[in-house]
Amino acid sequence: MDRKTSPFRAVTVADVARRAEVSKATAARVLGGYGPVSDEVKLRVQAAAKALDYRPNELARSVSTGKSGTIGIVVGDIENAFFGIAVRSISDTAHRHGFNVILANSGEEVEAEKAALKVLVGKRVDGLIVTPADNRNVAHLRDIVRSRRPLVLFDRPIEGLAADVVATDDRDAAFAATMRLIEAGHRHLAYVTALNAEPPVFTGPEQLYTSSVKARIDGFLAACHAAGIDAPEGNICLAGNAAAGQQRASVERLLSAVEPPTAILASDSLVAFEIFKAMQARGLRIPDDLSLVSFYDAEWTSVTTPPISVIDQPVYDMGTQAAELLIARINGETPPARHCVLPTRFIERGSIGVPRCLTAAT
Amino acid sequence: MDRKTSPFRAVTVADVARRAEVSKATAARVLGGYGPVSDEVKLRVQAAAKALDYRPNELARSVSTGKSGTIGIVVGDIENAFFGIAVRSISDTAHRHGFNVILANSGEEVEAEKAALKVLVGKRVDGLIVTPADNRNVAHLRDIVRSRRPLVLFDRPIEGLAADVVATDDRDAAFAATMRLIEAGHRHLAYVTALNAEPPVFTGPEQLYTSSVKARIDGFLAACHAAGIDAPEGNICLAGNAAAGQQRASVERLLSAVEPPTAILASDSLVAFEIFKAMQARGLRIPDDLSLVSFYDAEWTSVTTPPISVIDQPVYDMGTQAAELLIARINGETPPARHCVLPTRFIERGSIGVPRCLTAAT
DNA sequence: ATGAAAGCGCTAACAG
DNA sequence: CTGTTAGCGCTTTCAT
Repeated sequence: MDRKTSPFRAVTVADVARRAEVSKATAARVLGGYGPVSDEVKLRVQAAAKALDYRPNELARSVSTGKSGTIGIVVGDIENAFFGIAVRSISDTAHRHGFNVILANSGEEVEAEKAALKVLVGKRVDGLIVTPADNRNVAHLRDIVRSRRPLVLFDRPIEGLAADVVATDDRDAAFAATMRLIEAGHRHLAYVTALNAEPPVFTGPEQLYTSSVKARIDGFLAACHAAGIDAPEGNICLAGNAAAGQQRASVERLLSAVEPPTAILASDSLVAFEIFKAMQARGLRIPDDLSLVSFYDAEWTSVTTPPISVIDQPVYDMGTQAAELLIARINGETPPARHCVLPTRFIERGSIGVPRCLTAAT
Repeated sequence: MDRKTSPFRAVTVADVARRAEVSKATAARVLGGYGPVSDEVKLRVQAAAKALDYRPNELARSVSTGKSGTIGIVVGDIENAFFGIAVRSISDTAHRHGFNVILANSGEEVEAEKAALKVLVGKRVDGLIVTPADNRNVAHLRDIVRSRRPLVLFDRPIEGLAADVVATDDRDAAFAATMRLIEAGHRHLAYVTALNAEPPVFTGPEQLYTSSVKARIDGFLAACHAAGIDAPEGNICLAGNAAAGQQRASVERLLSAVEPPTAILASDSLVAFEIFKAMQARGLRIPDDLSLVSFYDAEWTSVTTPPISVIDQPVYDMGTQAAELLIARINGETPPARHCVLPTRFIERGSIGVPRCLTAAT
C-alpha cells in the first residue's frame, strides 16, 4: 500500500482535521453529521473539507457502521424490458429513501444467481430483491433468510420461504385470458413459455421451475378443463432459451404441426415476439389464421397490425412496492412475511379472432 | 454498534482463526488467498470457515486494499432498450474480468448525474462508464479525470476531456441516411430529437447539449446543404422529454404544420415511437404520406407494417469495448485517451418512399 | 462541545 | 511457513 506516499492519495478525515486544527473525532462528527459540534467549529471543518476537496469513503463508513446504504437486485435478464422497468422503479424508490442499488444479472441461471448473491452479501448490501431463476434450487435464498438479511422475491413466489413477495395474479390472469380465447370459439389452444425442459415436452407441473409460469399454466389448464377441452397439456410448449435459436425452432415446430393451434397464449413478450416473427415469416395472419395473446404490455405489441392483446402487468408498481417492503424491513420493521399480489389488466386489441373452422362453417 | 453482542453478528476472520487454532493473519491468508500457507493449515482453516459459514466482508477488504473490484455505470435512462443492452454488455464483460457493477440512472439530468458520481466515488469504484447528460456541464467529469480515476465516456464524446470514448459514427450515419431520403426525392426533411430547448426551436448547434445528437444533426444538415435544400434548420425539432406528453405535443405540432415534412429522421427509437403513434393516430401512412428512418434498431421497428428503416448501432459491442478499455486502465495501462468509433449499419426496410408530390406529378 | 483512544474486518509489513 | 503488529478511514465510546 503506497497510497500514503502516492501523489494522489485521497484526502481523509485526518487531513481535514489537521487543516481545521481540530481533533479527528470532531472533524469526523461534522463530516459524518452525527455528533454535537459548535457552529464555529463546524464551519471551520466544512471550509477545510471544501478546500481539500474531501470525499467521504463510504466503504470505511460501512465497515464501522455495518450498514452500506445499498440494496442488491438480482434479475433474470436486464435486456428484457420487463426487468428494465422493474430496475428503474426499484432504483427510483431506493434513491428516494436514500439507498443505492447494485445490479446483478443471473441470465436465468441458478449458478449465476448464487454467485451474484455471494458478491452482494460480500458487499454487505442492506437487503435484496431477487427474481429466483429456479424454484427447485433455493438453498442459497434460504441462507439469506436465515442470516436475517431482508429479502423480497420479485414476480416469483417460492413456497415455504419466509420472505416478502411481490407478484401478480398470474393464475387468474391466465385463466381469464384463456377463457376469452375459448369464448371466441377456440378449442385448440397452446401455451408457449421460455422454460427449458429435456426433452422439450410438458410432462407435469413439477417441470415448471419458475413459479409465475407455473401459476399461469395452472390457470391456462384450469380454463381448458373447465371448457371440456381434452388433453390441453399436449399443447404446452416449453420453448427453451438455453441455446440461441432454440426458441425459434420450438415455435416453428409448433406452427408446422399437423394440427396447429388456432390460438396461442404467450408467457412473456419475448417469446411472443418470436411467435409473431415466425408467423410473419410463414405468412400466417393474425387473427385470421391464429389468435395471439401475450403476457406483458411490451412496446412492440401496440404497433403491429393488428396490435396484440396483452395481459398488462404493473411492473413499475411492482418495483416500487418491492423496494418499499424491503426498505421498511431494513429500517427495522419485522412483520411476518407479506405476499403482495398486484392485479393485472387485460388489454384487448385486435389479435383475437374466431377460429377459421368456425368461420368456414358459417 | 451492538453487532458484537447481537445474536447474528457476522462471522469474521478472527472467528475462523480461533476455531482453526491459527493466528488471525494465517486465517486471513487462506481466506483471502494471498499468502503462503501449508496445505495442512489451509485445509483446517477452510474447514473452519465452512463450518462457521464464513462470508468475507468485501467492504473491509476494499478499505485496506484501496480497490473495490467494482465499476460504476451512469446511464441516461435504464428503461431505454439502448441502455438496457449496454448495461447488459458492460456487466457481462465486467464479470468476465472479475469486476462487479453498480448502476445509476441520471434520467438525463446533470444534477442527478453529479449526485450519482458522488455516490460512486464514495463507494470507491475502480472506474466509471458514463453517458454524459449535458456536454455544457462537465466540471464533475473533469474532477473525475483529475483524480485519476479511470473514466470512459459512452456514446457521447466530450471535447477537451482526456477520457476514453466509445461512440458510433453518428455524423456519417446521419449524413448517409439523410442522403438516402434525398435520393428518394425528398426535399422537405425533418430531424426530431428528444433534446430540450426553451423555446423549443432550433437556433444553433450550441443548443445541442448531447454530443452524439449534435453530430447527427451536423450530418443531417450537411446532407441537406449538399443537396441544395434551403433552410433545413427550420425543420429540426427539439421535441423535449422534460415533461410528460411534451414529446407527443411537439410531434403533433410538426405533423400538423401547414407544410409538414415528407420525411423524418428520428434521433432515437423512443422519439420514433412517438412519431409512429402520432402518425397512426391521425391516419398517416408510411411510406406514402411520410417516410421515416430512426436511429437504433429497436425491437418494434421490425414488426410494424411496413417495418421501419433504421441506423443500427452496435450497442452490445460498444458496451464490451467500453468495459474493456476501462478495465485495461484499471489494471494499470496508461495510454493517452482513446477514441473508439464503431460503425453503424443502415438497415433498409419499408419505410422510405417517394414523396407524394412527385408520385402525383408522374 | 471536544479530544483521546479503541474499535469495525480486513490486509500487509516484518520478524522469526 | 507462521505469528505479531500496524495500518486502511471511519465511527463510537468515554473522559474531560
